[in-house]
Amino acid sequence: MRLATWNVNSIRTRLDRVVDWLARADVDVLAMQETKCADSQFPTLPFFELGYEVAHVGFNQWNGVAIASRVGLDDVQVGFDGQPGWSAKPGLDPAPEARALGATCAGVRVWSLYVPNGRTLADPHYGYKLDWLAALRDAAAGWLHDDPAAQIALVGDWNIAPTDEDVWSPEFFAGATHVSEPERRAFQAVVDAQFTDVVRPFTPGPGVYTYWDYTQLRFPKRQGMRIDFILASPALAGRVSAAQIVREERKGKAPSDHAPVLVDLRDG
DNA sequence: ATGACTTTATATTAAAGA
Repeated sequence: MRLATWNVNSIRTRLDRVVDWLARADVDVLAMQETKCADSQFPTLPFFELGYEVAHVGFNQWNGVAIASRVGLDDVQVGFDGQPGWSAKPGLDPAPEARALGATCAGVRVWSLYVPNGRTLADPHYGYKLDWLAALRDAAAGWLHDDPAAQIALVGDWNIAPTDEDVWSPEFFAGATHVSEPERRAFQAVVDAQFTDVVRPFTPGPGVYTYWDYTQLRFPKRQGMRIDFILASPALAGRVSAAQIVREERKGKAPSDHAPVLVDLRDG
């Protein structure tokens, strides 16, 4: 089975590219982030015509996560228990955001995740990001506690570069989000809860990234960040036979600023 | 070994992205 994750940066703008790649890449399950649309706007039919079921959650033009699967799509859950909400203005009650979607695909519990950006270290969004990650860790630890043999994949755009090797220039990002110690600790806490980065062993650095800013010729200059991850529970990690970051998909006309990341799983 | 930001919406600027 081939499982992939991709921040598509608008599914409506990227539909042709995403569908073309799905058809070519033999992907069984694709988790998408930043679909940037409401549920009613999601283009389900092209996926259906290729043999994929789709689950999506999107409330407006921001965020939005989806899972497309041709090997079953069961027990769809919008958001994880304890997922914090966001108040756009001080004093407003926090509202849920479309940043997490779970579904079971051929026995694998897949979570499509779009971790909050954080904006700047001084922004309330940064505290929201850390809270969100802590709540995700707690929820995921609970799933494994309930069933240590569970096959769980936490996949998506984590908006964190776990080490200095995961950014093209640590100096450039000094004082910015994505590289701060609290963010890195929050990511490590998920890893410590037994969710392993199963892509890195197959895509060693340095200079290996999943995201390149649209500005400043970052992609041709190979100046990127590694912020998209597939983390696997022990039972799932044992099935991984290969992994790729599909850099080709960042090339050409109207690409997303992220590349797809995928793993191949042995029968289990 | 690639291409000089991109997306969305109460739109002609603002907000968000990272």
